[in-house]
Amino acid sequence: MARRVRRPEARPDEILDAALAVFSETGFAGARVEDIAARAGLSKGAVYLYFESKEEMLKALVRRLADRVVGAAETLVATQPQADAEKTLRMLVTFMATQLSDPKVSAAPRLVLAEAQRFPEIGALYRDAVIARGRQLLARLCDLGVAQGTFRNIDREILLRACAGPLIAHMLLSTVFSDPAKPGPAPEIVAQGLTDIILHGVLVQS
Amino acid sequence: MARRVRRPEARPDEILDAALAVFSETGFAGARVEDIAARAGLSKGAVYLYFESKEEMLKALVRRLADRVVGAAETLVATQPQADAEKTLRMLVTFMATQLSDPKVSAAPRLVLAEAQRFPEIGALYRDAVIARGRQLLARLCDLGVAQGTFRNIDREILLRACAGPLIAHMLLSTVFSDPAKPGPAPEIVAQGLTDIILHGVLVQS
DNA sequence: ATCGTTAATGACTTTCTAGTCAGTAAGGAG
DNA sequence: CTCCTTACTGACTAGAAAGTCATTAACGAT
Repeated sequence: MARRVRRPEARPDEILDAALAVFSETGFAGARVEDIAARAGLSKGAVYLYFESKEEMLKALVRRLADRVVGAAETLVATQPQADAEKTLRMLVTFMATQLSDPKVSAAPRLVLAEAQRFPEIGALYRDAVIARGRQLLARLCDLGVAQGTFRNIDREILLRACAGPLIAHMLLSTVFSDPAKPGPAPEIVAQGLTDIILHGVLVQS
Repeated sequence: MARRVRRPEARPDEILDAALAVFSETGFAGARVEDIAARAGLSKGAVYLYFESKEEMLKALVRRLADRVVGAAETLVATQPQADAEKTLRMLVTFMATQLSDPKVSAAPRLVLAEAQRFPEIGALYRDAVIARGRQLLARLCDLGVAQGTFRNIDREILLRACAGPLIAHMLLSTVFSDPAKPGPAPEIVAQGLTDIILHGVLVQS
């Protein structure tokens, strides 16, 4: 029998780490609680000391992950010393593209995408904790750019789609739809190219 | 006992229609074969006369759905009489935004997004049958624009992300992440705004 | 009408896993 | 050392659902 260690404080985080790993490999429904427990170095029973149910684990996990990336993006924007909207937008897109190229980071949003349909609560949680904040971040940035006279005054809902969409597409193309034969372009190249299009558009003369 | 009707030719399609409905409500794992059968007006056993297994149904479904939208987009581009790249791109984005605003149409890509992680075969199928074709469609359109002198010569991988991404974002925001309190902007408005940004960018003076 | 073939049924078996709980080891207090 | 509390175990239960198959109804041909 395996040695049993007592350290209850660290358990919930350890379990959620394991859960993220297993969930993103097999999906929520395909994940076995016993596998999560094993990966966290525990027995199945112990998991139920910390979480009511498997579904409760999923919610706790998404809650924990929700603000990681958006929080980082917010501080990135907040700590921009000179408030140059164009430069800040460029930096923001680059940061997000780089982050989302890391499978460990993108595991969270991918999990949410996969399960939000089946668990509306997850979708609502993500909408309020992540999307709403991203929307506001962009809105403020847009206001700044307009005030500086460098940005056109664009509808915020459209801007959100135009900025976040390519990042999502990149994430999907470099994970679930990736062709193992030929790897996609490097994150820096993508970030560079995307900001270029978002800022200047596809047409010449701009 | 219910009346039994014999019409084997129509069955596979009817079953797949039912499967799409049930899968997009509850996800693949949550769907019960018996529910799919019931919705198709059959018993569970009959389903297994037409499909080897539940997973085989999913693959057949994705295979059937794969080219619907992309095929339509291809003919749309092909039947553009005057080969004006800008106008064609505008029309293409508008068409896709409108299509993907319809939950019945977007059910297919949403299902693929949700299940591609767990079933790599699904991801590969979609990559080859849908994404590759979209990539080529855009590449040709881009070449045309460059030849006409209206488009800048942009990396195709970047262009794919810049065009498809906002559409995916729109689809997600108007389905899984939609706020029932306030509906998002109408598809025509979104299409109009997105083409505007893709063509001219966010900056002024373009 | 009868018979053979095929479409379809639904009860059954099998498998799998979420969640439970009686019991066990570790550590601390006295 | 002894007892008590607490973290943990793992065998067990209960339920659900995939896939099977012996049986039955419908149809077409003779």
